[in-house]
Amino acid sequence: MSQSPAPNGRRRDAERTRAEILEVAQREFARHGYAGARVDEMAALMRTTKRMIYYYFGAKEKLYIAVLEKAYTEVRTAESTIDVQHLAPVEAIRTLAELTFDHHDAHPDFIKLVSIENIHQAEHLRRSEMLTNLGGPVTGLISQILEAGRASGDFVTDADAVDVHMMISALCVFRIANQYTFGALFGRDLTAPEHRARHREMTGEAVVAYLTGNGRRLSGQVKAG
Amino acid sequence: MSQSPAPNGRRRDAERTRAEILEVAQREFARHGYAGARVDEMAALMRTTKRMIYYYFGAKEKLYIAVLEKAYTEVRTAESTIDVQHLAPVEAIRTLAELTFDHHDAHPDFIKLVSIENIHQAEHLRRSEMLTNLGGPVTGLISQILEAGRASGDFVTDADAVDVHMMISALCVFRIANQYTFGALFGRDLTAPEHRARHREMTGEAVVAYLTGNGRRLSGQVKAG
DNA sequence: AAGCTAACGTACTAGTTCGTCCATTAGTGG
DNA sequence: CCACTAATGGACGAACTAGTACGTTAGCTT
Repeated sequence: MSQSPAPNGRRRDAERTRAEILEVAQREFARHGYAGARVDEMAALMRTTKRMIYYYFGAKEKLYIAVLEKAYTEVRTAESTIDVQHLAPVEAIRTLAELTFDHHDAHPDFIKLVSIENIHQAEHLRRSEMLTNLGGPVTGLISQILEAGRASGDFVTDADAVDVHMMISALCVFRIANQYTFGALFGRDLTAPEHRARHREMTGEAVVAYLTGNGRRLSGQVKAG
Repeated sequence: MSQSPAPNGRRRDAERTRAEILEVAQREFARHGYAGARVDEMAALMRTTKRMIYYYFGAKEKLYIAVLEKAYTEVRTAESTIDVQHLAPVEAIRTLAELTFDHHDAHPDFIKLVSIENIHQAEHLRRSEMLTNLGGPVTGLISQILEAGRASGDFVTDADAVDVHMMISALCVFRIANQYTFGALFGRDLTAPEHRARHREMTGEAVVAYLTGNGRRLSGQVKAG
């Protein structure tokens, strides 16, 4: 009796428990950093106990790596759904930039985990071979767009795919990763809804403007109107 | 006897001790984060003892705030030496971007401290009134450049000074802050000397290209050659 | 329905880490 | 030259925290 041990609402559910641990752990690590995160605090925030964390993950560090792997895998999944092949180069790269913007905007905890992992010089990420091969697809896609753009004459700047990815990431990551210090220093919450659309557009515009070469070559010669 | 207690080379030197504590603490915090940094480890890396850290700074958190204040003050000092008033708008903003690039490139520990402070939601920075007023000068400078650029017709994009500062910071910060995860995922060390000059140019170019408006307005119409 | 195992909980330990107590020395003012 | 204070050092303690030993229960299999 007590609770009905129904086949769908059963109380012993390894999958659910594992998932909840990962979820709570992600928040906790993202909020306090690796060393600052408390295993006991995680346990207090879950519907299970600390014992279960060690039952499923063995150690704080292994839990952290599992959280990292899950977060990165989600990004890869999101990126793999992108279809910009049918677009003209300029619109393709703009769309990619805006999709990256949207994904980062929707997953601030992921950005924070990346920041934390960088504090630790990516020592955990490097050890996980599941993660170290995640860069390929995106740069491959960008390469294709860049080639098409140079062939059509739209792109005149000679940056490579990795450079362009860095630029897109930089613009999309900063407003999330540095929102708090920036907010304190400049009195503007970069993640506030009233800035979102403008910053999204800025991101696409900046990348397109750079690639289509309005920089040194044309400065002072192109006028508006 | 033993050591000559000369007036210049004396062994009891509060200033020197304080300075060394701050220096070592900055490295330790930047490397391990706030919670991950160990006071005992700092002491081991100094020519004095842990007792002195508490004698001068009272607590780990106060030491951390002192480190933050010192690092931010150095940036402000660097920024205040910038003189771009005499340059044309396009060159002024490019120069500002490149100077920011150079400063960040030369002070990676500062970037890491900022990352760490963002993990903690800038709770320490916000409490220090010495720091919260540091944003004014830069945005003031950018405002002037933007006004001049619009007056001359060089700038057609309607971003404000804070937006432009965000963009410059994003491009300059990312390659330092995310160098480790980026390196592991894409096989490129963003801080390697062979990429430095190109990225510096990219940064200036991107900002100028964005402001001079080669984005949506002109895409597909401006061809190279 | 009995037994077996995966899933779970409690209470505890060993080690670490921030911070302090008390003693000592360098340098300076009278 | 003596006393007084700023500066320094070493050893210690109290609290916290990752990880574990041991016991219990749910639910499936046969």
